[in-house]
Amino acid sequence: MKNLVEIIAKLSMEMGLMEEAAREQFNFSDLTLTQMHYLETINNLVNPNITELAVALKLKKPTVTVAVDKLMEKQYVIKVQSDEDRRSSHLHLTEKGRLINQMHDYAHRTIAELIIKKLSEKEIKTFISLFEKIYTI
Amino acid sequence: MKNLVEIIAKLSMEMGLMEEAAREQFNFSDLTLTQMHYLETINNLVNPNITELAVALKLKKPTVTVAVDKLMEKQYVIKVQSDEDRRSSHLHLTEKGRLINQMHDYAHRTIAELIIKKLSEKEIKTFISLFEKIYTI
DNA sequence: AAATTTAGTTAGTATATTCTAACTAAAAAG
DNA sequence: CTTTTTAGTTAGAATATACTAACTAAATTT
Repeated sequence: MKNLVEIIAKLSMEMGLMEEAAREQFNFSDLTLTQMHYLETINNLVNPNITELAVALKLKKPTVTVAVDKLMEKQYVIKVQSDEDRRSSHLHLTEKGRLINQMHDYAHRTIAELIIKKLSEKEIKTFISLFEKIYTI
Repeated sequence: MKNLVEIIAKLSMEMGLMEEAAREQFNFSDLTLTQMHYLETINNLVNPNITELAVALKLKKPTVTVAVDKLMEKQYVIKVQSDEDRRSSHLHLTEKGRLINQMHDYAHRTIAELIIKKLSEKEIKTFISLFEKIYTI
């Protein structure tokens, strides 16, 4: 157990570093940490409305309205009015906003490469099959 | 390779969720995202001075001075004047500041438990030995 | 020992982040 | 069909985050 926790800690650190390196590569320099967090959350929720985003971020709706306005100005997000409820809009990431996904992919590929470099074909297969066990409900 | 990247992505998502859950458990509600990031970085650098912290965060020194002042007011950080260079101070996390480490430990333990639940004794040993291979230079 | 560099601070400014209060307009309930 | 609820916005205020310019004081160079 202790060993396992140490491994997770190391892996977590490694992933953090890779994500940071990826962030530099993709140079979202016109975004603050908080704005990145908004984009991540919009992405994870898949086109939420303002209310859903506010709940997820644990912020008040006016706060989110203002923040999203800025992200729209900067062309990272667009609002698409809902057909079912005309008061409401769904938030979509623009092409530019979706770059955050490519950024994560980049980080993940880098880690995958690191693993591939260190393990044999057979070990990689074992590694994958162990994770498949972990990720079944 | 594709499988491996998917696994890393899943794991990364899982870890993110755990870290968030841990943050809720530890309830650093008087800290902003950015302030948490300062504490993380101070912790990683191990008692940096203002200049080193500014470099690591890619911010100007006056920005960091002001931010650290606030973290000191909130009792998360203390400054210890350097003996070698009396102009400079080392930043230390207080007891309260070091809680962020416990928070990470909590997240890592939760993931470790998740893994232990899904794997047999033998599989865990294999899992650990594979990671040991990955983490040797 | 004087000049320069370095570490950090203070002051002032601009923008970001968050809140509450008060509002509009659409949808749902009575 | 009137009342109430819900989705979101606008306005105004407080605090946070970041910058440049100008400074102090200690350390280093010349």
